[in-house]
Amino acid sequence: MRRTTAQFFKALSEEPRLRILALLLNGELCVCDLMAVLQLPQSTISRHLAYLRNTGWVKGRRRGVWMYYRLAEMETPFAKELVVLLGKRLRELPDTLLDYAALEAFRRTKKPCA
Amino acid sequence: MRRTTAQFFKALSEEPRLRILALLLNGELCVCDLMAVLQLPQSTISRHLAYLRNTGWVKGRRRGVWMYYRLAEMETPFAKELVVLLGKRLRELPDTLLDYAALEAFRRTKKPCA
DNA sequence: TGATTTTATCCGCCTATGCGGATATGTTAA
DNA sequence: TTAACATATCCGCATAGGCGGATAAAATCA
Repeated sequence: MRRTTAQFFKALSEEPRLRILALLLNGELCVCDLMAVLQLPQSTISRHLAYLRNTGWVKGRRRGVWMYYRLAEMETPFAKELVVLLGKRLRELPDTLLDYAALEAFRRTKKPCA
Repeated sequence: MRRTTAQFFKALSEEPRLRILALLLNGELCVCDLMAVLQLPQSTISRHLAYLRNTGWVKGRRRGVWMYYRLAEMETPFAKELVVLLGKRLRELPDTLLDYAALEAFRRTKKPCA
């Protein structure tokens, strides 16, 4: 995938991806966490994760059967600053607050995936 | 057009639109200036300008037959900061420098549209 | 090995939006 | 009013990428 500036922004142009990024702001999550919070089919989640991976926004780490995703460490000053700015923005969105609450609730219910 | 965060970023997900925004960083331009620099058909330029208008990135001002476009004044702190950050980024892109040079050249050749 | 679990990819379908030529609209000047 | 010009919109076509169910692949465990 061509890593242009336009592509980098395109990754931010769909709601489910912004929700995923917002959730990852607070640390690594596995796909099953994201499924529980976003309430979307697993294939949809994985597809968006692949897109975010291909555009350099997230990195995956396999831990046995589980895949944990986290925000990627950005390399350019521009990307670093954009992450900070985006983070500030996402944390104040109503959708994000609902998702954070849902994640909390899910964690109280189920033990962590690993 | 729904003014969501995702839509706002989607406006940044196509190269021609980034080029237009980069050119507007230095001030108002008319459609004919953009045509001369981007070397794209007039309908393509107008379409992208409409998209940028609808997503809140630019504002148009009619001056006789000509339409002048400029960056919109942003209202939220987030949008303001994003403009600053985007501006820094765009100004350093090779494509942008070429476009700036082309604009200079065009201005030396033709008198301003108005 | 075979069954189970988690995740990734494949598939067909659908919509948004890219493109650029053609046409419509708005403005000015003759 | 008509002609000329700048810009906006329309049109048909092409493609990226959305969706979610089905299937494949990877890892673990019995």
